[in-house]
Amino acid sequence: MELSQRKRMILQAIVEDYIATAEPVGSRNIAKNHDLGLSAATIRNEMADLEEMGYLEKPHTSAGRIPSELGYRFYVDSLMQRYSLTVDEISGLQRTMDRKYDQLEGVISEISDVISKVTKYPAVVAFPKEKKGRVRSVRLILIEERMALVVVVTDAGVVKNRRIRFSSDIDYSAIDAVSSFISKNLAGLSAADITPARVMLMYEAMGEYGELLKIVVSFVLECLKEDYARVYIGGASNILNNPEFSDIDKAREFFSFMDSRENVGKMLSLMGDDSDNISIKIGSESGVESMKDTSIVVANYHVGDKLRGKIGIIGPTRMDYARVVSSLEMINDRLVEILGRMMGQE
Amino acid sequence: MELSQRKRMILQAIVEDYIATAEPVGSRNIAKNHDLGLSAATIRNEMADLEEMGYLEKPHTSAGRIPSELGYRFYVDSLMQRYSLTVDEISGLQRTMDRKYDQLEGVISEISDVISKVTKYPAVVAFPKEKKGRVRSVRLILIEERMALVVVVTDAGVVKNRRIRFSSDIDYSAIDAVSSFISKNLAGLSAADITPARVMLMYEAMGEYGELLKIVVSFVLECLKEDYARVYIGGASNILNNPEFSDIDKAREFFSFMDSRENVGKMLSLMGDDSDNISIKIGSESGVESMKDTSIVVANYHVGDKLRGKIGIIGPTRMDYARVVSSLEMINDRLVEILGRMMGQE
DNA sequence: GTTAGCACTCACCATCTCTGAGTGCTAACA
DNA sequence: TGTTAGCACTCAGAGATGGTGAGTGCTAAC
Repeated sequence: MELSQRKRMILQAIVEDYIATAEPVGSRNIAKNHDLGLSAATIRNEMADLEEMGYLEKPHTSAGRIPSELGYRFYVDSLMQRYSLTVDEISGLQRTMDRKYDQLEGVISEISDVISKVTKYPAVVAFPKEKKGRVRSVRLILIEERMALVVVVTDAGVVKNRRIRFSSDIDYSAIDAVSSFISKNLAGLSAADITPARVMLMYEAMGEYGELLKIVVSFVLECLKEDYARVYIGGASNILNNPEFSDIDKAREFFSFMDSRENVGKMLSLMGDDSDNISIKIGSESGVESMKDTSIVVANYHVGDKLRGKIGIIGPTRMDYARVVSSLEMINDRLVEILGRMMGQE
Repeated sequence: MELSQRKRMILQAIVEDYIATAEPVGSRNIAKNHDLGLSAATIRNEMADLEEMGYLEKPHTSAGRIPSELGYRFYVDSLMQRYSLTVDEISGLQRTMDRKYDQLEGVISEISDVISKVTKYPAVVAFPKEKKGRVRSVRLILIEERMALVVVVTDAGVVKNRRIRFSSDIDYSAIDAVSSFISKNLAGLSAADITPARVMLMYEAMGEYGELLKIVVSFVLECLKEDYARVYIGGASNILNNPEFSDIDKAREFFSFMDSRENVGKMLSLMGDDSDNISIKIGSESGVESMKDTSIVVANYHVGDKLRGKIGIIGPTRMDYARVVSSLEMINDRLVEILGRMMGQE
């Protein structure tokens, strides 16, 4: 059933008042504060309808109404006004983000602090995940006898390294030869391309350094396979500024969840990552039991086809969606810019 | 003034009861639960003395006594019994830590989860800091045109990498030459050794790749200088299991502090890092205003002279010190073992 | 269809009292 | 002289009580 224009206005007023005050909203207050040209009694009738239709609920008989999940959903989809950040907010943001980053890791981990500072909600950032990684380059660096460092650079620009040990003696020039042999043979390949047959061929060509090859290849495969997105969390304590978390049990539930980066990562991966749009999960929509009282707002960032990741915030369902969405969009744009520059795409 | 044997026993009983129950301890209870062969009245007299001496305090007239910071300090220094972990605890710990770690980063970040799981308190781990780093090896890896990866391996086994861009064209073999030239010239040097004069000499020898050299050298210097210890935090939500943090303001203070890794790092660096011993800061001893209601227990780990770092926990002043100390010792030993193996010192 | 009026509900707050754990002091005991 | 029993006193915390006010739903009039 369609909502009448009047019902929409009232619903919007209720959601916005509730977001602002965290207090159940009564008909009188709406009549007074928003001049809709309606009396409290009329609004009361409409509110009763809205409640029946599932958009509102009552904490108890003699309190005002609060939006239900459905109410928020409708608000977010159809009523929410675009919020424009103030000049101060924008310039503050620019200033914060306008520093020299030089490591991918650095940007990503600091961006979570930026987000939480701007939105006043806990922020989560997923480290970029490579779509379908291919090897760009593999290097071996001897660091002491029988111990080397393998550095793998992938398509997506992700760099990984690991220390390996092996049993055969090898000198500097030999390891360079091995290194470029491996690199040449693996360059451009995806995990699927590195078949046992191909490895076998390489193995035979390697002669005495076959053992070394095996270790390196298994590490490379691991790098390509890696799907686990690292997650950074910033400003988690911000959640405590919201009265819905002054109940210590609620707070504990939240922080326990956030303690596990794995949990958070899983939750993030449940959010759509298809589009340029911002996705919002309200309350139980996230499908995560212990987050049923929180909402999650996530933006996807990507640099060309290479990097892909998410930034977002977690807050109470009673969240300032309009403001959060605008802020996230803004930060996301800026982030993509920075990453793009870092990836050398000017 | 020396404490009589009897006062010591009573103080110990009070501290331990208070740690166990979080309730102020009354004379009657001590008389009943610990058979010291004394009546409640006698204990009362002694308690009055202990209070006068500063070891105990009263939340209010008709409550029992709780230990003051001085009381905890005396307990920790002189009364605390060694706690032996149970067989279950030990085997659980062994099992948790007995997995294949392969990146330094991985061990360090997971160890914080282990610590918090074992102790039930929030855990902090400082990523190893190099004492006085020297360059072991510098490598340049071309990843696309005019873009390379610099990998620096130091003495301490720390590996860092950064993407750099430069304006001159260079091919694979040339960059290898540049790479080994730089590496040879910097190997074994500390930050102090890399003087402008020396860099100038290298610069002249480099010819057209001088610009590249400058970028690389400045990154190397940064790697050597880096003093900032990364910090990992695990199980922060555990703090909420302690009744002293059911006050939301206390909780917020704690989490705000923990939100900033920098804060935590600074606090850790205030703890002594001289010895093999575990150091304990009780309440305001930490010198950090917002942590005045918490205690910090830290163990130093090191692998030879190379790696140096800290693991520890943060909890309420009413903390099970005995248990925490033993657990940390145990975990620390195990960690050193793992790191030692990883660093190839078998 | 809208609104004024009114009875009713109920969380919240302040106030009060009661209870019990704990203290300090005194006097008796070993 | 140190220890203990006894007792009056204190005070936080838990309930009980009642008043207040914001809010509702319903009815009747506009």
